[in-house]
Amino acid sequence: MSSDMTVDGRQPAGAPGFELPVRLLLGFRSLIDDLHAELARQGHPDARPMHGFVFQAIGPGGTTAAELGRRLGVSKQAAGKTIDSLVKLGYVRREPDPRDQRQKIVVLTEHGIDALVRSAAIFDELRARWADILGTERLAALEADLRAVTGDLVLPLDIPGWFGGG
Amino acid sequence: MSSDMTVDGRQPAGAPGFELPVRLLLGFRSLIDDLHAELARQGHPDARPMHGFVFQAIGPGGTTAAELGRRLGVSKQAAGKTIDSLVKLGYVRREPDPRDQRQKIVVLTEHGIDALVRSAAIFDELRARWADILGTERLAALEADLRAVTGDLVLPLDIPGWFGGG
DNA sequence: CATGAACGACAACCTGGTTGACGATATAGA
DNA sequence: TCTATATCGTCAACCAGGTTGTCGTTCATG
Repeated sequence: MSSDMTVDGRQPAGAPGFELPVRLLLGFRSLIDDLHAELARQGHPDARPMHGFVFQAIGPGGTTAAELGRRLGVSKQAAGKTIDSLVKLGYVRREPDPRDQRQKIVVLTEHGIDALVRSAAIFDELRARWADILGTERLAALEADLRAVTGDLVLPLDIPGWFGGG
Repeated sequence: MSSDMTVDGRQPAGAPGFELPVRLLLGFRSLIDDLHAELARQGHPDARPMHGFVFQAIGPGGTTAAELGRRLGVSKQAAGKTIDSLVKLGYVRREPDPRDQRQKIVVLTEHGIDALVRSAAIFDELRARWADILGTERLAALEADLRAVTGDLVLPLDIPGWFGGG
């Protein structure tokens, strides 16, 4: 717990190790909170943090519930429930697939596309705000370093269960 | 969505804005996943990502349920439920407060303290692993930059509800 | 043409969050 | 001193999102 310990012969730790995850989560959270504050102002008060990831996973051509579940790392049933709620909010629509009558294709509505486009613009603006604080080069270094440590990991979307319970 | 756009006259964006939150979350998640993989090996297979934050919030002297809820940004009822599950897992214990019979003081058990101490050591080790990849200075810069953009924000623990639903 | 696999949906259940209500206790004021 | 007011912890009801298991339908394959 003390901040002046050394770690198996390497340099002094400098910062305690537990600060890193907290700052990463805090950074994520502040970006997402800012995004949704702005999104609410621009006609999307119902959007939730989850939705952006789901929209990305659906993609421009649409997908099926089972495929969406696979991309998000959750069960097809969970994906189905998420789709239900997005349908209720008017962000997506289920269309029958004429070539395979078992499956339905989930596509973004105009409202959903609008949210996606606005989100991209807002994220660019928020990134620019970070660039104003850190400088362009430091921000690029931060992104590069995060890429270096996270590699090509994919982001599972099972956050609630992952975080809390078994 | 294209990565060569410019943002209102500033430098070329370089990276699309939505990569930043994804990488931040990915970094957080990989640290926490590594922590819990190691924690499970060291006798704490039941520990969940949430618990570490709760342990920190309880602190060495213990707290009450209502105060814990305030620190974590959730209701006292939610804090009470979390305490219940922690008691069941043997991480904390409720003690009566002789000076105020309304409240009970929640304190870490030996098992809980063990988890906290081991977590701190593992986090230091994980940070050292990042330092091996990025270099000590780049890592320090990354931490400093995250501090600069997140400031003295406090981390609310209402993750499940925050992320997904109303 | 029969078999096996995949889709979407339904049901039951777990966790963790919320609000509202309640008895018990502490505290401040008339 | 007696009486409001506020806080603590708990209980109950509810919601969101996750899980597994099951099932009828439909496609694909041998």
